[in-house]
Amino acid sequence: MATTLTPRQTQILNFIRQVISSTGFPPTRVEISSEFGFKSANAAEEHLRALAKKGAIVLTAGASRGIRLVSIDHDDAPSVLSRTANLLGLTLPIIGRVAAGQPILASENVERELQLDPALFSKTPDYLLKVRGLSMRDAGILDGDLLAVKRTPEARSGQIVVARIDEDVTVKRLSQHKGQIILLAENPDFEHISIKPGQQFAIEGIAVGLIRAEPLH
Amino acid sequence: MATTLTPRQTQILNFIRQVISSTGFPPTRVEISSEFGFKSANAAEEHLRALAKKGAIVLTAGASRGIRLVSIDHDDAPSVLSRTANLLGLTLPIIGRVAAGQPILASENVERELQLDPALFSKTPDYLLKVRGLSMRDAGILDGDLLAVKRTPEARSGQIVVARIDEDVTVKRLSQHKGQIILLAENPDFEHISIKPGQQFAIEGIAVGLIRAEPLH
DNA sequence: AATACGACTGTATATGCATACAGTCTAAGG
DNA sequence: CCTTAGACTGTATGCATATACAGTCGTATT
Repeated sequence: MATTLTPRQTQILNFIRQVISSTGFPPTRVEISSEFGFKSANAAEEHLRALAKKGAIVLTAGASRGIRLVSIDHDDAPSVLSRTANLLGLTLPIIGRVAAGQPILASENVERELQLDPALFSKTPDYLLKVRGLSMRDAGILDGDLLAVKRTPEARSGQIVVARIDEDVTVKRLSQHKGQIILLAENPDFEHISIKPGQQFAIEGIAVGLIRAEPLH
Repeated sequence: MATTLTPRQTQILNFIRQVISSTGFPPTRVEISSEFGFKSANAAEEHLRALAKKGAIVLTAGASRGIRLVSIDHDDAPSVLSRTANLLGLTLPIIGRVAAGQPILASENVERELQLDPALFSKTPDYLLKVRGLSMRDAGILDGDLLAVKRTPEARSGQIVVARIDEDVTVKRLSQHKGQIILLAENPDFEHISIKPGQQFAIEGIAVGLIRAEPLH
């Protein structure tokens, strides 16, 4: 369904994004026309219709500036990113090594803080966890990567989660089969972890994104 | 400095936030009035004036829906260090598919823009390139990832680079041996590319970081 | 008691804006 | 050659909106 936009339509869409990001509200037809030098507002109108038809925006009939951006992801759910004018970003703590038994967000674990564009990830993360080791290598998660994590006590099978087993915090892929929970490593060199009765186990959050800040080599 | 808002003004402000977040654009005076049951749009007008005077919003004269939210320092007690009230300094374009022969940063290639904390990457990137394909899988770079790229015409052997061969732009690991340039794929399923004399070749930039915004699965 | 201010009602009015209809021009297919 | 789609110009129409001015009412201040 990913209808491709024409170059001109892409330019229009980017202009709309830029206006929203800098003023906090979408442009009018006339403003679009004046940006591109159109002598008729109808040119802008038609571009908006085309963009709406292709699903890049949603138009609200009758409303001035009634343009709404839509996230265009082919595989994802139809989530409409609320793009609040971000003068301020999201401030996320970077969690380094988690001391055994402590809550992840305990201030001793916070290495530093980072500002992020809230529109970056589909689900808003609560913190960035610095990944240790290569057990998730084949999922493209390497040592030192910052995993964007959303706090939640529940997760679906197949999701990559931050979990706590007894005292230790780990990143693995969750697998739930008839009550049996297994944490899968994405690297043949590592063993899967099955949760045995009596072990303390909790989902701390799910991975919603990743940042690799260190120079790639 | 932080003049306190009256309860009513807080309600109005929250309504504005809610409208922006759900529709993508701010409400009109009439819409505010109808939400709160005002029989005159002037009631909303005066609330907006008050909010603007107290710095909670910025009004754009003459523009419909010309309401812009302003960041207000939140009152939660954060870490020990005083937080720098920084707006995210860096605005990076996200480059989707690069049309053959075109400069990477041509506006047609820009899918959208993103704000990033300049302190995130060790070297400041110039743009984010959406990676296509799995040829760099074993370097932890997957399809759809956003590669943070710093523009530079030179690179060292071993670095991951954005290169242009004839008309096409590609991400590979650079290898230079006695004048012979090879672009290495990090995936046994893909072939290395050796540059033959006569081929147009250029380093477009080097990878300085990576962002995976799509939900991990 | 006088004044100020928040929170409105009521009435107007000039633009702001969305949007319809009628054409033109060009490039791409069938 | 004919048709269609994209990208416009030009002209209009009418509701949508911002915004000014004149009041009312109640609750604090001074």
